[in-house]
Amino acid sequence: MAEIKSKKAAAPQLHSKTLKGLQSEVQSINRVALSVDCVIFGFDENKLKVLLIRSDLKKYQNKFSLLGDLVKPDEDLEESAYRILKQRTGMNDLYLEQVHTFGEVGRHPAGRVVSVAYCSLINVQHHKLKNLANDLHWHDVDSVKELLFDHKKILDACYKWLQKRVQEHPLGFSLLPSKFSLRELQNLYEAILNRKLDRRNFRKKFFSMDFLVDMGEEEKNVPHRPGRLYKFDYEKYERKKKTWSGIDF
Amino acid sequence: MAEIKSKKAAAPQLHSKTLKGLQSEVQSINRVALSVDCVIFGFDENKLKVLLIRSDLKKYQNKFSLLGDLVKPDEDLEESAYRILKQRTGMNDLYLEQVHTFGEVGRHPAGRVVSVAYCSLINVQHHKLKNLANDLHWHDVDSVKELLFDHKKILDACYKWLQKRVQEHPLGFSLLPSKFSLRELQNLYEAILNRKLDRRNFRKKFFSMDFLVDMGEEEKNVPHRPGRLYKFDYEKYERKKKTWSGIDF
DNA sequence: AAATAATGTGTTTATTTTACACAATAATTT
DNA sequence: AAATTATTGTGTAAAATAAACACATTATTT
Repeated sequence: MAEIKSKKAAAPQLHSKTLKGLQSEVQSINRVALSVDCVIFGFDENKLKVLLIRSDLKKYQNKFSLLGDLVKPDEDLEESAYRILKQRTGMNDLYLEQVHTFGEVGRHPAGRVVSVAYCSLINVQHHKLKNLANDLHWHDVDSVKELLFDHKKILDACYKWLQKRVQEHPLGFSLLPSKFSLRELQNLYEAILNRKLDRRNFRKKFFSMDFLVDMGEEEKNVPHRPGRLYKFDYEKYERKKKTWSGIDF
Repeated sequence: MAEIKSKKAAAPQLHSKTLKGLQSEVQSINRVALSVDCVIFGFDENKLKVLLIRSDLKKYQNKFSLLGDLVKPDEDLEESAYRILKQRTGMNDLYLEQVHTFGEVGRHPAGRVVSVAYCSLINVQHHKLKNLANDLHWHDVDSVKELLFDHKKILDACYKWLQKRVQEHPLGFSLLPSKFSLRELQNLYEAILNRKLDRRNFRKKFFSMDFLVDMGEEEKNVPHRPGRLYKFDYEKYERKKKTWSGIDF
């Protein structure tokens, strides 16, 4: 219960600015460069991959780097991320989500650059890379040791984010061909989570989720009994996801 | 398997910039104002509260707003958030975590302002508010209808984040006095999650976690049988949190 | 002294998770 | 064509976890 002060006591001063005043603050001083860095994951040869280029800065050409760019003044953050993805993959319907913003003062040698990290998942088979400039290539996530500036930190954050996220939402499917066998699906989860899963329990779990559709087809060109192919029913998932509470291995 | 191209085929052009070039890009064009907005949650009278002020912009003085400010050019993002917290609460050891960055082009009328949202949890009892200017007050989270600009969206995002986070990490304790009864703890969880929990199962769960220390004291001035007081053992939690996998109601 | 309002405590049941083995099948080798 | 190989497909039992649920106890207030 706040005691009522005597009339003499000064009311808390009301700080007040004009919009014009703020406009000049916003437009002159106190501005920073803002970039978006994309951590683009892929899955190939049963390994989780990340898409890297050599730094496009001469001085750092021996370092690998995430794909990123400065955000344009009239561009939403997500738009910026999609622009970067489109440039290199030609696709603009990719899975994309913001993960974290990195803004340490000294993180970039060109001055104050704050970077918003986005995570994207793409299907390595379906989407051949465009514009291979600057040595654009897939790298095994596990074998990435050092990156430009704080990009390793950004990658680590996104990798951890993915490991958690993939157990709460069915986003792994973005990394697979639209038709896949359960073995492929399990390999994917094992690669992301970095541990072995029990095959029978894995299958049971996914079937009980009831979002997999049997395509009535089988794998081809495998040197053993072929597995059935399934697709993920995104529509059914969208309808039911309200009552959905994760996969949880 | 990529086919090896004939020698005549142009190698992908290597885009290359100098650091100086980038420096001028970073320093002239392509800059945006960056702000930090803090969603500060409290817990009082068995309700989850959020700390709001009236907008300090004359034009919007009838709207409530989150606490925020522009990030200074030589200031880390977190530093900026702590500065804002310190200004209004006098404390600088508060729980603080980054949640999301909001950067839509049209979100701020003074121009392009990208805002990094931080979530903070404070104990309403221990930390009396400083500097009540601009009608600084606690508001029931549930009753907040409209806020300045996109601040309602930011609040909603942080509230959802908190609901999830509190089931994975023991951060609710930051909202309580250092000594609390299990009833208070349960009220807190019920307020955050917005549903009733079973009292016996709740107690069982927290005791089996084994991070609560019995203070050997009891509640005072309650019109009924007093409950025992506990504190949360942060040290023990820090030691054991590697093997910890959430609370999960 | 009686009424009130909340504390403190355990067990049973249902659900979920884990561990685990063998027959069937297509391709490849002999 | 028979044998070998590698992987698919399937079910059950045990263990762990979560959910449901009731009553005696204790300060305080009336």
